Amino acid sequence: MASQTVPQATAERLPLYYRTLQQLVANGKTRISSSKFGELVQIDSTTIRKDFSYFGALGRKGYGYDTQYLMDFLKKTLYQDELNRVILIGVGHLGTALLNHNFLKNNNTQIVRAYDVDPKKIGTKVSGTKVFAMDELAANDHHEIVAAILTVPAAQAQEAAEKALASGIRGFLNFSPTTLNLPENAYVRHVDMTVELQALIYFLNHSMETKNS
Amino acid sequence: MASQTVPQATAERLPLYYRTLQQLVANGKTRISSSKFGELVQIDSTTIRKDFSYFGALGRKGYGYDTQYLMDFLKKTLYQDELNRVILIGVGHLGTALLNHNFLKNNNTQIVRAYDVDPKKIGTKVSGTKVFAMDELAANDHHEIVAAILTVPAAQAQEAAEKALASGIRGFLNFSPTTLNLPENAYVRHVDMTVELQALIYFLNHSMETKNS
DNA sequence: ATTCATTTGTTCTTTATTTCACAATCCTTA
DNA sequence: TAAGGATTGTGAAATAAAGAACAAATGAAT
Ligand SMILES: NC(=O)c1ccc[n+]([C@@H]2O[C@H](COP(=O)([O-])OP(=O)(O)OC[C@H]3O[C@@H](n4cnc5c(N)ncnc54)[C@H](O)[C@@H]3O)[C@@H](O)[C@H]2O)c1
Ligand SMILES: NC(=O)c1ccc[n+]([C@@H]2O[C@H](COP(=O)([O-])OP(=O)(O)OC[C@H]3O[C@@H](n4cnc5c(N)ncnc54)[C@H](O)[C@@H]3O)[C@@H](O)[C@H]2O)c1
Repeated sequence: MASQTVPQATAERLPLYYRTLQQLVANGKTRISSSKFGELVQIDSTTIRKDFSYFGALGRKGYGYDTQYLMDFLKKTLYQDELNRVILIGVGHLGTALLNHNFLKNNNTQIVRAYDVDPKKIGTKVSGTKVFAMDELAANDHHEIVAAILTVPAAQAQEAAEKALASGIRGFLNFSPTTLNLPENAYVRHVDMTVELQALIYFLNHSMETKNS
Repeated sequence: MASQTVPQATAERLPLYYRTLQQLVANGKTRISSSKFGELVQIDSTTIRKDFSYFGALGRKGYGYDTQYLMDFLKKTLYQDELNRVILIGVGHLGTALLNHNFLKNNNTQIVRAYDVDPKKIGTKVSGTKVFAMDELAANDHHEIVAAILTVPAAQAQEAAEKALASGIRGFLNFSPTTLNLPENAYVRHVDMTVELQALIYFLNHSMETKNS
């Protein structure tokens, strides 16, 4: 199957391609060449053509790509043609911001439940999403939930992830600054803002050195 | 200089190494081997030794690495021995969460000012940080500011980045789901949660396929 | 002091990703 | 319908990153 031959680097670019195509279609563009598309996403046009080629011939020589067709193809490929249900654990500053955000609705992903340990938060609704106690997470059978968003303090992240895993969740988007230790069948993506900020500062300082020397 | 030979992939791992060493030192561990360290950060021990070797001989054969020494070394290498001042543009849900967060204090990085267009927010303080009007950003000389955190709506991100750039800021941590078009001397890191979530869903579905087939 | 176990630093190999270059193909227009 | 221009899809080459293997060096134990 395609899944075995699509490089990881390619797969990680697909969401960006998808979003950019959504914008093009919304703006009424019906066709685009790999070079124009490359300028938009700031990726070399060869890389884009090769990325698409892993899925077969999606374009037409001498013409380019049909935006609507390509968008629909990526929508299916990224499983965005069905609703993806996720939960959120840790309704603090960051968790509340995520609950208030609408990117989940725009992209066929929805936070269906939130969980916390704070009695003051349990039972309330944040932006329409109910907050439950952690016990209810452990008790539930979550086979229809694709992933858990972790926005708990670092010290509690491992414990929270294990509870979600025990309830049947295998996917994690971890915002805590800590490495999770989970079995092989779990899949974690780590959004680590401390790391990003430090990497930014490192590269800024080093690009200066390169220019001065 | 080292800056020209350190691979990008290595540089991006340094913040994770640094944070993990901080924890080890805090827990009283004085030494660690590359293999033990590798388990902690979930990276192959060879990769870790190779990463460190770009900076010279940081360990001792038959002994391992001195945690305090290595931590101090990375602290300097990552410019965490001096205060890094940043600004934040867009005091909305996400911006407020970031302002409330303390990761900036822990890591010698500080949001010194915030900017917004909303008259209701201008002049207020969020978690001790003053909110200014965008005009004041344009007027300022920001040579002592290393970076701007962008938490404005996607449609306003380019404009906000250009204003910051005009005031002398070259580094950007962009949380908006849009690609920024900036000159070469600017450096952008993109934290894109929509992309992360879609990539997570993609890999989850594909790891299932691999197992079933 | 000598032996032995440990662990680094590094060379060499393998794998992954990007980029080059161009024939094949399709659109467009006259 | 034929010619010319545009643009894809893809092998082959180049670059980057990760991993295996091991000699060299050190620490610890006796
Ligand atoms: N706020 C930010 O902007 C920001 C930025 C970067 C990283 N982070 C990380 O995101 C995480 C959350 O940050 P925050 O600022 O929202 O913190 P917060 O303290 O505001 O919120 C944490 C929430 O988790 C809940 N919680 C604590 N232990 C729990 C447990 N065992 N199970 C379930 N819920 C539990 C708390 O009741 C609280 O509601 C932290 O790991 C932080 O480092 C936050
Ligand atoms: N909230 C989240 O959890 C979340 C998650 C992922 C991505 N994002 C992205 O982060 C960005 C901010 O999200 P949010 O939920 O905080 O939105 P928000 O609407 O709550 O906040 C946006 C803020 O930016 C200000 N603003 C608008 N135009 C501006 C301009 N030209 N200059 C300066 N300030 C301006 C607004 O006044 C507002 O305070 C968006 O791009 C969003 O897609 C947010």
